[in-house]
Amino acid sequence: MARRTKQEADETREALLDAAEEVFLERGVSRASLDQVARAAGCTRGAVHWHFGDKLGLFLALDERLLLYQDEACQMLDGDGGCEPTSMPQMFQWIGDAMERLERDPHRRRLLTVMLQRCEYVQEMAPALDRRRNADMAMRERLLGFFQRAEARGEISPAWQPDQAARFLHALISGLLTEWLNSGGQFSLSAQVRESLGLFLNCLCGVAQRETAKVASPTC
Amino acid sequence: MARRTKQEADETREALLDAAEEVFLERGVSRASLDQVARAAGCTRGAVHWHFGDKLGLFLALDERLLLYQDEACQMLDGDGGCEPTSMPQMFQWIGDAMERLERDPHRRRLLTVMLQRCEYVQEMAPALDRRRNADMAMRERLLGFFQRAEARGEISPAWQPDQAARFLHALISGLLTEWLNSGGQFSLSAQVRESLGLFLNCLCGVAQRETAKVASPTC
DNA sequence: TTATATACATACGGCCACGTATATATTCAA
DNA sequence: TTGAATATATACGTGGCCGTATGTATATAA
Repeated sequence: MARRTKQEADETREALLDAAEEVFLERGVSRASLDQVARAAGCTRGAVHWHFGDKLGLFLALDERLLLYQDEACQMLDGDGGCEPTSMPQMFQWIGDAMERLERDPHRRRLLTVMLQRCEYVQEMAPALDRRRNADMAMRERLLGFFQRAEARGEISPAWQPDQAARFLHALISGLLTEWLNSGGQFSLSAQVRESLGLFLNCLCGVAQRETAKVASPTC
Repeated sequence: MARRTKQEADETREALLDAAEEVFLERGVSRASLDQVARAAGCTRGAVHWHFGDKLGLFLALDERLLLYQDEACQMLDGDGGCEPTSMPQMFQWIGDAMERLERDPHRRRLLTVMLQRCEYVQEMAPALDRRRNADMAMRERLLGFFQRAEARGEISPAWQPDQAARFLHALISGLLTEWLNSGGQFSLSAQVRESLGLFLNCLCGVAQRETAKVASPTC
């Protein structure tokens, strides 16, 4: 065929990414051929090479499409959008909401599965892994800052140091997410996260205040 | 060459598995060729095909080599070897010890990295994933049983249900392990696990008894 | 002692997927 | 209106890797 309009070209680009998502999920990144991806998108390998160069380019473009919950959390904890959480229960509520968004979006679910279980992070694939590593580190730092401020306000039980709490919480979330993906979505991620965070909150703040469930979801 | 003695044959088999471990780690399972594995072991593809049939056979044999900490934990919690843990701190101490064994054994570390980050669990590769899934489920069940007995003895704070505690603990451990592998061994897994389990223990049992660090490692 | 199974090495054939080159038909800018 | 850039499809060549077949020397059993 021939030159499409700019919009049509963007549409095939998106179709290719959608197709790559499905084919990568089913066959794994390395066993998936560019031809299979192209066919699934209703075109040929020519289109793939034009838009992404090679398979690595396609993979990295797909990776950029994935909104990391860690980045969302950083934005939230930085107060971008004028919605900085002030209380501990509010922040925990927000994390539960973020997991619910992730759980509800089959797009993100598939993409995350591809990135965590359908590719081999080696050599040129490393950038995608680095992105998640950096996002993890950034999130842990923001959590640390948040807990430090909370400690200054006297909201944290003296049994917990802020850095301990940050690492603990991060490991807990990432563990629940890993298991959720491993189980193939057997249980509800957000429900499990909310339960665990509720228990953690009681530990962290002392059993006195139990107001987790009563806080309404913030709009941002 | 020709027929080696039975022992020599076993040695080349082990050499092939060692080589596969390294090559898979560096290049990923799918990009690694059987020739590369064979050369690294000092022989040719003939030996690989003789001992393992094909790459899938090699991969599954390698997987069986990996001692899962989940299976270890099941044995411990079942009291196999006459060493059933009776107190909560003792059990937590044991988990820390298990993580230390894992951390110290570069063999297991590499293998675990291969299984979690260097292969795509799809189609025929699934058996290896299933093994870990089943081990996870089994471990969670044993933890549940243990916590139920502990609750009956009144060792658990009423804020925690046994099943909540089991899921929580399991997620925490698996999260720490995941992050440890992701970070490339930046921090000490066992130290981090011990710290987190100590904090968790205080939550679970109420802050009253703090005897975690004083219990000596059991010999089994 | 000898036949046979064993434990590999080597050789052969073939496919699949990839990259590149080229063809082609539009669109868009001038 | 026309040339050039664009957005693909098609064609071509090639290399890597795999499975299988076959060669072969030796351990081991009878």
